[in-house]
Amino acid sequence: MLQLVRSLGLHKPDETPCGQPVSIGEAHALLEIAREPGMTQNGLAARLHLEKSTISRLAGLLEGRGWVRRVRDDRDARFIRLQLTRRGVTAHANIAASRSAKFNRIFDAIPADRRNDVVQALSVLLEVTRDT
Amino acid sequence: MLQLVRSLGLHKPDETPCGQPVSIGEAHALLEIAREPGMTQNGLAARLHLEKSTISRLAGLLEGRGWVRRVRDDRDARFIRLQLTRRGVTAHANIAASRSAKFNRIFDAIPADRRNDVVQALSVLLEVTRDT
DNA sequence: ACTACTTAGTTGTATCCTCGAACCATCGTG
DNA sequence: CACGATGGTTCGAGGATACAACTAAGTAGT
Repeated sequence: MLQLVRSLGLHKPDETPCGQPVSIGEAHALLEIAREPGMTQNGLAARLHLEKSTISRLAGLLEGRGWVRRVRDDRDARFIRLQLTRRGVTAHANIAASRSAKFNRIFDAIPADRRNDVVQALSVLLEVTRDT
Repeated sequence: MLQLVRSLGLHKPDETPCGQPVSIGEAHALLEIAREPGMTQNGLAARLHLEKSTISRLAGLLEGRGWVRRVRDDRDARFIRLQLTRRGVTAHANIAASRSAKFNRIFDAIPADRRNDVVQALSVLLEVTRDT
């Protein structure tokens, strides 16, 4: 399992060789914001298992790239809601595409009769680890 | 898959809550040296997908902890062979134990009738990604 | 209302890990 | 013996993260 992680190259913050070089944290953030628009920074921190200070900086960075909009909540001005901008949406799409390209290469290397098993197993594993 | 990585908490360099706090790089290095004693630093760099400079420091760090011995090769004095010391072996054992404890918790959470599938799938996945 | 507690986010400081480039030592070859 | 290749080390820089101190905004108890 350790070896798997290493083989996948989760070391350097370049990770996805897409249009723009994106750190792993940014990619995950984009993914989560896309999945749940209007998410607060704290919520994102919880999802990513990161400190709120880290998220604050990360959000600022994404805002700086023009990928994310930070808007104060009307009801409760403490909250900052995160949304993808138009450019953010396309950026996320690009990243997702290059990611699936990468995984497709791996997937293709798996014997055809095992592919289903692997996918099933991973989703089981994900389910289990999600709430640990 | 991304989510899986995140769920496993591969973020902060504490990782394995064993006796001594060990960075993820150190843990992997220990694992590889244990697997193949007498490995050179360059060899380790290749295994871990890290720069030789990084390995140099890492090796120095492990040597500083008294876990690794660095010996010049007799035949070719350019090589430095890496070996675990006695303490290094026990340290590696501790880390491995805490790691499997962690994975056992995950494993236990997997429905019993799926466990075998998951293990099989992971080994297939590892095989495939190893040489990518 | 007033005060105290909680919550969301920001900023500052420190640490850790990594890379790239410049450098040294050693080996092999013509 | 000079030259290029190979293994390691050192130096400087950058990125990501945590923790702690701080501000701002809401909430609850009195």
